Amino acid sequence: MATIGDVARAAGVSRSTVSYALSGNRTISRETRERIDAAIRSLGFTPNAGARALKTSRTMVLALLLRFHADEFAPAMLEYVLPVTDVAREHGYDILLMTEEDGAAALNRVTRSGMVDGVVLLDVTHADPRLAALREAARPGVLIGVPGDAAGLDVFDLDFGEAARMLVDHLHQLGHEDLVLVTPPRHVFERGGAYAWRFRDAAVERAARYGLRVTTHHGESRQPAVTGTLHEILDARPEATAVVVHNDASIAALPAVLHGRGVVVPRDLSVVSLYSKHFGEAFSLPYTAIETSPDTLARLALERLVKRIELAGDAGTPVVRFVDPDLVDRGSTARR
Amino acid sequence: MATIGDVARAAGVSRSTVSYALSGNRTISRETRERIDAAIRSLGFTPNAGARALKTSRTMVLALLLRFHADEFAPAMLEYVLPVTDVAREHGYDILLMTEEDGAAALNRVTRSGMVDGVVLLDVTHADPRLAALREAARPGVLIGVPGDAAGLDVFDLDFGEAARMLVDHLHQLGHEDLVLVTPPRHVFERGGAYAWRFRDAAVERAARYGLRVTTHHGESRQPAVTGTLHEILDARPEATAVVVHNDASIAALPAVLHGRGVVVPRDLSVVSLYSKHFGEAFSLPYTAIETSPDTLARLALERLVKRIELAGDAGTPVVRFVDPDLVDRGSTARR
DNA sequence: CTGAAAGCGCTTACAG
DNA sequence: CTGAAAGCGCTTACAG
Repeated sequence: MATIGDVARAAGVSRSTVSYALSGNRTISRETRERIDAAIRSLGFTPNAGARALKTSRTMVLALLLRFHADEFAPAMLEYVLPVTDVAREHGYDILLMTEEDGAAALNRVTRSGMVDGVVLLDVTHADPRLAALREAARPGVLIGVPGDAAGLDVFDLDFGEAARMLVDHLHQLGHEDLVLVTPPRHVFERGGAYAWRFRDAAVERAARYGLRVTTHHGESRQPAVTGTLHEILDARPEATAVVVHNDASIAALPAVLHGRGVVVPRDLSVVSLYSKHFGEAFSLPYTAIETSPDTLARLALERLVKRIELAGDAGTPVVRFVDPDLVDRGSTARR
Repeated sequence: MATIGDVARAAGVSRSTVSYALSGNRTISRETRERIDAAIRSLGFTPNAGARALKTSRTMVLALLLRFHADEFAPAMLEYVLPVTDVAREHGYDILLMTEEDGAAALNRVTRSGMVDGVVLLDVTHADPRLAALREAARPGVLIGVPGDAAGLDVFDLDFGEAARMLVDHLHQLGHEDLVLVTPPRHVFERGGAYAWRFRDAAVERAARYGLRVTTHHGESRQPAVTGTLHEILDARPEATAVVVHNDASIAALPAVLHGRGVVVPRDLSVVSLYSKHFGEAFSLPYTAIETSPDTLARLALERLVKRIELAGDAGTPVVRFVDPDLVDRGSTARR
């Protein structure tokens, strides 16, 4: 592969002149620049990334750390991976995708070896084992998902509490007094997925304020348990007039389950949920829902991270930012 | 961050000795090795990736090139991304995820800058614009998906022709004589997604051999077109006794569509399809199907690529490998 | 069993 | 407006 020396020779200039032409950090005469550009094109020269990183301590690569659990319902994951990658490219960064079980070790490895300029942590949990590694790391990071202790870290997430309140308000205004709430699976709570209890607690609290009855159940993440559990949940509280579903696998299975029971929405039952736009489209979900935008979250987080990298410490105090929920009414609720 | 010099100083040895201790390319006395190990641990030393790459011309990073189309049905994509990443790690490689629109440019950039040791091309089309770049590149690559001209390239894919024949045989043995085939959307054919016509052509040919009637239609990739088109397809050929679905979005929507029409499977209609194991689980699909294994494909492709990298040209002649389809009978077909 | 030195391909002060 | 030189952090032949 062509080196800067090859370009310099072909253009009849020094290597430093080629470097300055590349960076634009020096005024270069028009003829010289043209000879250099021609040489670069004809040689197909692209600066060696390793050499550049060695010299500048910048790689223009960001690590994206995923936690991928075998028991997880996967389709929603790509919703974050794609926008993170796209926004990174907009800023000139590539994405190193890390899916290792031991996220803290992966973070240490990639950060200590200087492979990346920063890291994005997805699916952050309450006591996330990656955070200690991140705090010690010589590279900045940004979280999507809220940890128990966010001290010193930039955090972005949907406002799940507000989302729950909006949905409960919506049902309350329609006169519903007996709700069923399907939460994420038990293992999400146990693992410390704070979004799960932020949503649940806010929903329960809001319902209590209005004097509504709420029956709470864990959904499942894999079939056939998803469908079976939904039936049990519906059987357990036949008086309920509305169901709030905060679980991708359950909401995806709900149309078939309700169809099988002869339940017509919203005539017999009102349904509200929370899911991402693309997810809803992929599964053709017809429900009134908080429609999340992983794209927005990814963009906010990435831009914050890029700022931290480029301002090297002068990016100000850490930010915890909750994105406003957006309710889309699809007519799956009716007045009681 | 700690450098090899810091480790050498702390251990009281030369930098080269530390390097040899790291690589194991030299016998080191036990005491020396212990001092070095202690220094590495206490300093949290990890060799600088850029420096190492500069010296060795190896980065231990692989590029994974995705084509992500806005009109595509996304859930299946992650099925490849995750196993590719996992298998890469098993072999000591990290994955650089590239989703740029201009795949050839991305390939050139990453390959000429020496950022990666090899590339994995996903979703390869008949006249894939990335192939010219790959053939010129100074790095090996491997394809998942079959191009029109595979000369000089390692190619892996499911045997879609055989998959189609197996499904048609299955229906023929049950006495079906009037089939409907739902193919991938029109734009997949136009884009050159060879798997689409390899499946369709084989199905049509096999049916003709048995004297079966086949009516072929394009499925859609996004709602609400998916559902609407499925209804049209079923309306257009009420005499058909079986349907073969080769389209993720359509098969995911089919249960609801059939339910809505009061069609009971397999009593009124036999259904067979082709989809990946995880996809089928996510959508709770109850159909007899060729169950693809992106994991297997990813592993075969990755191991081939790693071999090419590590044997540097001595990996033998290029391979085109079609993986055998695997039919899982879920009882969605009945005798006619 | 260990060390001193060269060199990978860049960038950037220093000098003119 | 341009060039010669140092140095980033490694690995590995060369030498002992």
